[in-house]
Amino acid sequence: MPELPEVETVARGLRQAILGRRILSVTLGKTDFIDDPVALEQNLPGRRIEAIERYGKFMLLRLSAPNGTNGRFHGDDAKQASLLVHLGMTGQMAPSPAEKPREKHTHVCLLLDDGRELRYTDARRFGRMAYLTEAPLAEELTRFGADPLEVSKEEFVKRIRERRARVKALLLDQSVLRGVGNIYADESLWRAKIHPAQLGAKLAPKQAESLWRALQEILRKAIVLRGSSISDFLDAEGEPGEYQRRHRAYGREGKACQRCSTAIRRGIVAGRSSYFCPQCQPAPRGFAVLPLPPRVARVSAERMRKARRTGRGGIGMSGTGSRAR
DNA sequence: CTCGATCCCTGGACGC
DNA sequence: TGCGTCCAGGGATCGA
Repeated sequence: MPELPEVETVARGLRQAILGRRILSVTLGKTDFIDDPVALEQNLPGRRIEAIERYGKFMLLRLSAPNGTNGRFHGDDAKQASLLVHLGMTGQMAPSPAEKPREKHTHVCLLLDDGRELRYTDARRFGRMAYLTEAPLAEELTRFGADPLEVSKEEFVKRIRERRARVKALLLDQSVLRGVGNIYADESLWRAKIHPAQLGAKLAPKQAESLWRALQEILRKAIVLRGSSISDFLDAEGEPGEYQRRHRAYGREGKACQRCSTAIRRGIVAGRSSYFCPQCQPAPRGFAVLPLPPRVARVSAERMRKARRTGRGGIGMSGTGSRAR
């Protein structure tokens, strides 16, 4: 599930692998995730990949003006342009020898001038791809908020505290911050000891500052570790990331909080599964915790027994009871 | 302004 | 073993 650190990892890999290559031709499979497939087919060939940037969860392949085909391009299509790529949930982008058989769900192949293909695969097709000239691209990018790695503490605190929405919804809102998704939202909230359902406006300034710091530290560390691979994220070299080993909240329902040993719980916030420590991250009144699924509950109870026997686990049993009811 | 619901899509997990 | 059902989730959109 590519969020900022995963997209940054892919962008860096692609920069190493395909910068400066010229696109010779385009082959498309399913196209329902492409803004204008015909524009893509007609306008990519003949352009050189001059830069690769990350913008939130998007990658931006900056392309030269087309060469070679005199008079075939008109207006803005004769100038520099960009390929906008969003990996959605399951998107992968990587170069491959052109003769290598294409993997299932490969929907875009860009033949490069060194005999390789830049391939985009995406089983669920929640991604997005668009050929955009300068003006439409600029227009597109205005919809997004601050980069979480660049936003100042003051700006971040202001953006969070001026809103009455739940803090997790704000972290996920790409017009507030660009690039944060479910994993890094939960991880930074755990680190800052803030419950995801807390309202932005109800955070004390110190809490918002703490969240800003946690978010930056976590994103930077995750980039160093090349992102989180939960089910199927692979970088531009086809390698998984390592950050999933550092997760403290996300996906850890029923497992011990690494600060206080209380079982991590799950609830729905902003329509998304949200993981938190009920002890370290006090919930606002009326928040419904989901009951532990039977299987998780069994394993969790066993872990608590073992912790007590071995004298570890501290206040381990608190938080295993359900408040949902 | 903020919320939840619904849709998109497929593979994997789970229950029987 | 196999089959059906549910869930995962980023984003758009719509109605309350």
